[in-house]
Amino acid sequence: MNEPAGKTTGDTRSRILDAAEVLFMDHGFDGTSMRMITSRAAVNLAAVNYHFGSKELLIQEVFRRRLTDLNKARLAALDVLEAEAGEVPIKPSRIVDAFFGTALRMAADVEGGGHTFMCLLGRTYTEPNEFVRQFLAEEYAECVERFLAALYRALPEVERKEILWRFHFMMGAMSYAIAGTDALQLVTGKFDDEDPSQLAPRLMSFLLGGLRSPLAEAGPPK
Amino acid sequence: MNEPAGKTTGDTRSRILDAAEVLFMDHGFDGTSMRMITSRAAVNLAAVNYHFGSKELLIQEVFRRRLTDLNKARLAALDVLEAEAGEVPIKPSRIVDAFFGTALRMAADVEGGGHTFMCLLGRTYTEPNEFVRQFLAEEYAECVERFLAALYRALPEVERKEILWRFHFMMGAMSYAIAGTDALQLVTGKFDDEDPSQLAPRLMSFLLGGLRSPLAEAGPPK
DNA sequence: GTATGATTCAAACAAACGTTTTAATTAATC
DNA sequence: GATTAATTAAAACGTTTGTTTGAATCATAC
Repeated sequence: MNEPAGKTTGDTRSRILDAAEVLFMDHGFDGTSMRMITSRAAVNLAAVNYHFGSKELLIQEVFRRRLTDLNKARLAALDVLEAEAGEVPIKPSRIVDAFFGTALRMAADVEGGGHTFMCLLGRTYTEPNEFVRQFLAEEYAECVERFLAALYRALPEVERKEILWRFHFMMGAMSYAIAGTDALQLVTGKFDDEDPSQLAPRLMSFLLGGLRSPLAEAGPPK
Repeated sequence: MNEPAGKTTGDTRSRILDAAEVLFMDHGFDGTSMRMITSRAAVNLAAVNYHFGSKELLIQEVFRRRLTDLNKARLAALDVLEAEAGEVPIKPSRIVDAFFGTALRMAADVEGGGHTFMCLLGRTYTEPNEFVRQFLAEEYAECVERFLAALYRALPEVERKEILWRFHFMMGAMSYAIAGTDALQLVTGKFDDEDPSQLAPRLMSFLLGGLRSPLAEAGPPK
């Protein structure tokens, strides 16, 4: 009557989402037409408007689908850390890993589309589309709030403003490391073995080094 | 007969370039139409095709115009360092400053459009438009080559592969710091005083911390 | 002043865009 | 099996896209 799984019912929706995810990542929102999406998903042109309402709402759903899980995983990791720690402060490196490491593990999932999505997310950070931006801000609000609070507690001697800056820098290094298409052919080509699993430890080390670096102005390195 | 300066002759070209630069930064290449450009520049619609040939060639010229100067300035700074040093190795922090500091100083120039361009450049790194990508790679080739060589010499004990990775990470942190539209409203709003001059010292400190951070695998911190 | 080349202009081009419409088809309910 | 709702299909909608055209305007040189 119906096929075993994942090919018939409600399948149109996910086929569209999967196709859109890849195409948005490759060509951006404006560079991806409805016809590109529906033809890649092998569905009718009208299907997107039927299932999602509009192109903008489709974009929103592409992000929501994965971002909810990602930020849940991040918060769950933070919950574990805080439960384990009790009253003693948490090591900053653990907090950084809960936030950035979780994202990196998602980005390492090539088969399931996690990698594609993280690339898309990374390029969206620098694409100031007002519509997407506001959506991202709302979707991230709670998660960022809690992680910043955790970092504030973990680094009570560092000015909060400085922590904000460094969190910002870490976001950038991670986004670019994942999504940066290596426009300058820096990494690509210079060494061919492109094992995605090599990225995470290297990036984490870099992020922590940056986080721990002595502050620029006024404060001596101590 | 003719106005004092910069308003009449050959002005159409630069008016188009200036308008395109801002619009590309705000809306991306596909999100910016010829009509948006020409109307902002207050020139006729056909002017772009007349002066540049096509939209793609206009994009190319928008980059070429500033990138040539930027990379010249970087190489000049490196020349000075190498001349001063003679045979003794150059401090990595000086090399990093010659590359990233030069870019940051360009980004600090808001009036002259340097800031706009650096934002555009930053968002382009994560926009894998094949056309622009290849152009950027060629435009950057010599500069990246020489700076990497300088870093290799300055850090002879560090594997070259690791230096490549860290250069890549630094590119990301800088791009995002400048171009990142702060999609998560991390920095914006959390502290209102948004003085662009505050960015450079903070970022440089972060970059150097990341660069000096102990390597992830196999190697003990020493 | 007239001729020449460069530039600007308004208008139009075909192609592609997101969306809507109406009919055909499928799935589920009675 | 008939009825109803959900989904898919093909075709068309009006706009907007990048580009081209041919005449009008400008500056310059003879």
